[in-house]
Amino acid sequence: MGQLIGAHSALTQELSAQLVEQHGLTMSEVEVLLLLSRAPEHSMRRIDLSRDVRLSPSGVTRMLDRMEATGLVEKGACKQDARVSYAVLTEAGMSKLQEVWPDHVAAIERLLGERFDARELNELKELLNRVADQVECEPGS
Amino acid sequence: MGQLIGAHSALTQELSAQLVEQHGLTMSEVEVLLLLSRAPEHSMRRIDLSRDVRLSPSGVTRMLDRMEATGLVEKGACKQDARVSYAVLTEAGMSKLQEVWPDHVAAIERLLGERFDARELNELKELLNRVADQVECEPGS
DNA sequence: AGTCAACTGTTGCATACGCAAGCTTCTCTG
DNA sequence: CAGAGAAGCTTGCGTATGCAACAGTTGACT
Repeated sequence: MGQLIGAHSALTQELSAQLVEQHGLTMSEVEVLLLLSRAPEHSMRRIDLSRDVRLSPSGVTRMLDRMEATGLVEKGACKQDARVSYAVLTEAGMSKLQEVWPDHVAAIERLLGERFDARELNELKELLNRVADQVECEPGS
Repeated sequence: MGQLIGAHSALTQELSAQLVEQHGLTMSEVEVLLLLSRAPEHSMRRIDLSRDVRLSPSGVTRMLDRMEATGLVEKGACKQDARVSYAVLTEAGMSKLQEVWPDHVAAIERLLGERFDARELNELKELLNRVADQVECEPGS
């Protein structure tokens, strides 16, 4: 049964290393950029980000702190509910995503393409899609 | 493509939470117990553990420190090569593994059984096995 | 209106990990 | 056989993260 653990950590470690080395971003941060790019107004509530990237609320707070410091996102207020604050994608964040995303996809395809053919890839995708319903993976407008 | 990572990480977070809550062990620690239980003399070199559980050498040092503190493993010297030190499974460690492993396997099968039938499970295992092997054997880019 | 539970977000503390540097020991080469 | 370099391991430091506690806000129920 250990192959589950092994496959997960092997993939994420390899992809994360490349991402950090080439672009200075973690996978969670890229995921946030992608989610925001596809969201209306390029903005999401922090609590929703928390669910979608599977981080605790405090983890999201700190990740967005980092991303604000580098100018990738901004904070936005909510007029209807003073509790919530939005994460809003900046122009710089959008540019960064468009710079990073092709490399990231290429890395994934290189890793998986070395051992899987197209049919197996589709099988795998179909199986895993049932585990966690995820957004499609193209940056939004 | 992000669903590959997302699905795995959703599963492993769930499994890890159960493991920590019910038995006070991380998945890496369980993996170490399992590897040692299958190894000759119930012992392995730290460097080999490092590769098998995909942790850095320093990560292994600290994990084994924790496991020694709770009596699950012991340190062993190597007479032929004074550089290497072994991690050796104790009786307590063996007992712990026998206590933990059935629960862990049951949790995995429960989580996956909710979504897959037996045939799909075998497909998935086969595919994931190759992910782990492939990345592990990479010469380094 | 008043109260209280639920929700959103942040902060203090603890933890697990990686990387770079260092130490010791081994091995290989000239 | 001496020195260089590799191998195994540990340590110092930085970082990403979770949990628990907290504060502010909202809404629901009395």
